[in-house]
Amino acid sequence: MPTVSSEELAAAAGVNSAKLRKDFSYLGSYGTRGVGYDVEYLVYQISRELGLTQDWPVVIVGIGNLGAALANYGGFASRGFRVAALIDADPAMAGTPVAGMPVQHTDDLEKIISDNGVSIGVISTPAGAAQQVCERLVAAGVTSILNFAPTVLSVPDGVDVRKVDLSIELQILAFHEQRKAGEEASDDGVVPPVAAKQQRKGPDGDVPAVMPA
Amino acid sequence: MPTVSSEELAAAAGVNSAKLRKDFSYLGSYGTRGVGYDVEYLVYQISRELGLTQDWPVVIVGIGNLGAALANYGGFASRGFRVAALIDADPAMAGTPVAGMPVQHTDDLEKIISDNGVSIGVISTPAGAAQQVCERLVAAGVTSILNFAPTVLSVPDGVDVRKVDLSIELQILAFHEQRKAGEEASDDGVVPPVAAKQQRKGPDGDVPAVMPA
DNA sequence: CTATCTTTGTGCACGCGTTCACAAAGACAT
DNA sequence: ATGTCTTTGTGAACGCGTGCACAAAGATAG
Repeated sequence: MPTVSSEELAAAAGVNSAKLRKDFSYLGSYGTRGVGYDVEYLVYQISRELGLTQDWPVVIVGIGNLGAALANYGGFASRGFRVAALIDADPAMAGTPVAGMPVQHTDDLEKIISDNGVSIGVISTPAGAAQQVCERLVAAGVTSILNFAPTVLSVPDGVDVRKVDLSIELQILAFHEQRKAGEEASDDGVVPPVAAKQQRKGPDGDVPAVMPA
Repeated sequence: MPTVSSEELAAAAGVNSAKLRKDFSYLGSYGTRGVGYDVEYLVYQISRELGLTQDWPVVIVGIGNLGAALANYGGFASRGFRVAALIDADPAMAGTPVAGMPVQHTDDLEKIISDNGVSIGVISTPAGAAQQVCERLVAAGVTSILNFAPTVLSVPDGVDVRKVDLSIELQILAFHEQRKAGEEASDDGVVPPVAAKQQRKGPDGDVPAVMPA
């Protein structure tokens, strides 16, 4: 029986072994003292807890480049997701196969949701259409929404929304890149108030009018 | 002079006003007691600290659906990013305009990086090509990489990599969806400390350390 | 100039998550 | 059986980030 110790797993994941054991303990006592964790059993238990063993039908609304990329993304199936339908508002796209699946028109959205028992929807429409699509999804019974459109969606209580901003990660990289570049000048992250204030350009310095949203 | 108080900002952002003030204080003393923060000045200071005022040329390697979606993504320009080049290994794509910009061939990767002073690269190739592309980018001088390919890249010290897995957010939604469903049925199990913050994501998201692939 | 009012900037205390450290549990050898 | 050895599961201590509460600072009015 192949096993792993919390120590091995912790080293591999780069975390503290005690924390890992405590985390596992929330799922139950699946380890054997003096031996470790049965790999296969542990994988199954974690998979079950995370919902990987269930089948989650999802719909993708908005089949532009991003929607098509998502439809083709291989990582979904292996994590228990099944793309039940691709939906787009453009009548010209209806019937066009994307990732081996015909695109359906927005008119049929409610029926598709209902027929497939979909509770998770992915929105990859332009920003302008997102809120309206969101409302139709929710009205049709969707209770979790993954939003790729650059808008904050407003939803009733009980509906989960997660917003994915593709530029945020890039932003973080740029932030660290800036740190790397400016490290030789001021060592610490905390900039002394006086020094920082002195970096201000004149009252008429080139100041951007609006913070990018 | 238009101003905002920490109280107003905190209410809008849904956070504690003291925390917000303390956070701002790390950037310097930009507020005026009894008045608040000068909006324009504050925006500029935050923008500068985050690197939004700099121009970051980036290259996107792998112009499939995802690469095209990224090239068309409007959020980049407003955050200080400039797509310097689109690169693909397919000779048939060379010259094809995507997002108003001709796709260039991988052969010219090094020259493109060098000529444009690019230090940030985006990889949206298939998994099999990612590591090789990564190595060429690094050799050419790139020190930050945003990886959309479903592979873990190995890089030398001093190079930052951030991996974006489009299915992770979906995974999190499914996890909570499962919770919703199982909540009314059995409430006896121990509930692990998982906090779901709507439309907000930590640096690494609230994803468990260990997860089966 | 003094008084009053508003809001910042921050010392301090509290709470929560992480880590330490060890007793308990099981495997395995004798 | 009994003892030794390994590794889990967890109580307790620690440390860090968050939030409270207030003095300091500046605006504004009299």
